Amino acid sequence: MRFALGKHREVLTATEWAFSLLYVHSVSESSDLTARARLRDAAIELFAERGFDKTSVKAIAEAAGVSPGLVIHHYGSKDELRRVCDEHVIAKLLDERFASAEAPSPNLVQALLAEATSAGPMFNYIARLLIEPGKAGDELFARLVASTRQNLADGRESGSIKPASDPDATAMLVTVFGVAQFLVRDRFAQVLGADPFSAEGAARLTLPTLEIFTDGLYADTGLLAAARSALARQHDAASDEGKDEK
Amino acid sequence: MRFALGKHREVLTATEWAFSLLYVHSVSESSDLTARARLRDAAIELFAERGFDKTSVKAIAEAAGVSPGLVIHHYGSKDELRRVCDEHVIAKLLDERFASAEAPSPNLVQALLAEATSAGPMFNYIARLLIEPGKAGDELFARLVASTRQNLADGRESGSIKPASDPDATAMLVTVFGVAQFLVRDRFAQVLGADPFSAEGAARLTLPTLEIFTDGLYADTGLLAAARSALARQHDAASDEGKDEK
DNA sequence: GTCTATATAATGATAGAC
DNA sequence: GTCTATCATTATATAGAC
Repeated sequence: MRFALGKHREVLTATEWAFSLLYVHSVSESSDLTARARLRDAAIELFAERGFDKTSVKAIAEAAGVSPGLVIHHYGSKDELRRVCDEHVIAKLLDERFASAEAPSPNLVQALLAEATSAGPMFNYIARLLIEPGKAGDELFARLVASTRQNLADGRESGSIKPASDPDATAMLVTVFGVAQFLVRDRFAQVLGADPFSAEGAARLTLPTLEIFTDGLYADTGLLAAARSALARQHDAASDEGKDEK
Repeated sequence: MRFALGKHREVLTATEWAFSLLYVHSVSESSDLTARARLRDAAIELFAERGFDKTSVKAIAEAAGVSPGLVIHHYGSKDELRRVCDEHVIAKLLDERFASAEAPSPNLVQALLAEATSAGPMFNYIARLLIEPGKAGDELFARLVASTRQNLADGRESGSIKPASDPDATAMLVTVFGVAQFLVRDRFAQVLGADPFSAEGAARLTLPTLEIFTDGLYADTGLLAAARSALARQHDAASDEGKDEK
């Protein structure tokens, strides 16, 4: 069963966000596809696992059960194959994710988790996309930030999200906090003792995440106050300079 | 002038944390060093910039002004050179960072920023260490989490940090939120319009970061309450099962 | 310590048969 | 569409002269 997050609930905890972000099913079954599609799926899996550089054309061909020459025959070059893979993954991610707008479930985390385990290699592919330089990653990141910005704005309207002095910067921070968890997924798992995207790992992270993003981390409110007044002084100084120039 | 963060102030905002984490100076001046040291510094700079795979031995030799053969003569293999570079960067980072324990300055962020701009390639090297698989990155990440855990514990004792239901998981989340900013530094800069580690970028991020970590993000406290009661139910169920088995 | 010359392996890509 | 055979390039690493 599909499960979609309502717009105003999409950015909740970083864990949930990571899930909703990666709400996408595993790479399509490869048995009865054309060789061209099988090659693409094999490449996605290998790129996600080892990275682009460490994946040879030969390895992709072997995984798809064809000869190395056929890879180039179909895609022209390894770089073009990558482009197609990026495009395919992003399309699958964004289309499936942003197309639906059903009502949020009461047991959000659990429902997402039940589905998330099957997404396997997609997680790592997206992570690589966001880390490595490239146009595809640039666009994906920008879209994720924009989506978060909108979700936060909706949340503020409905009263579930607090106001922010700089909504754009806040949206970017929240986005980065969300994606961060799967950028360092393996090390996260090592320290936590469980994959953050397993049921066990996410169960462990849900409460700490909610604590941070509901109550905050700092008991001392002086830092925030100091930053506010420092910023105000800075603005005053800037407008004074403006006067002098005029 | 050196600037060190007092223990109980080390983990403040993600921006500050990123700075304190990377409180390290740029790679040593290469002019009057031995060829061996020059090669290491050149490798660090190139690995940070392009990554290990995309950096050839030949390029390292050229940057250091020697022949490619000399690289292998000194280090035996490219992999061993990497090991030495990892070790050197981490030693420089941790020794300089954890050795000092001076009092915190009133203008924490500004002072850090003034120094941080010179750290240049180190930032990217650390980021790569944390993202790519490898023993060096494993250890670094574990040490950063341990340091954050301790800092948070100190902060709770002094009343500046709020209590947490699961301090270990909280420490890991805070660590990841901190490092996240320079894992996606370039894309961050692209969307923000300024490098997050420049004075301009950090000034823009300080207030939003403090808002999130002081007041929280969610106006609705129901999510946290729901997670707490869900967890409590789970625990009850688990202890019931335990009874049955006995 | 440093260089040049070279060995060897692997990679991406091409050409042409079927 | 698919394969085999091969090319050209690049990479790491070695060997031996200076």
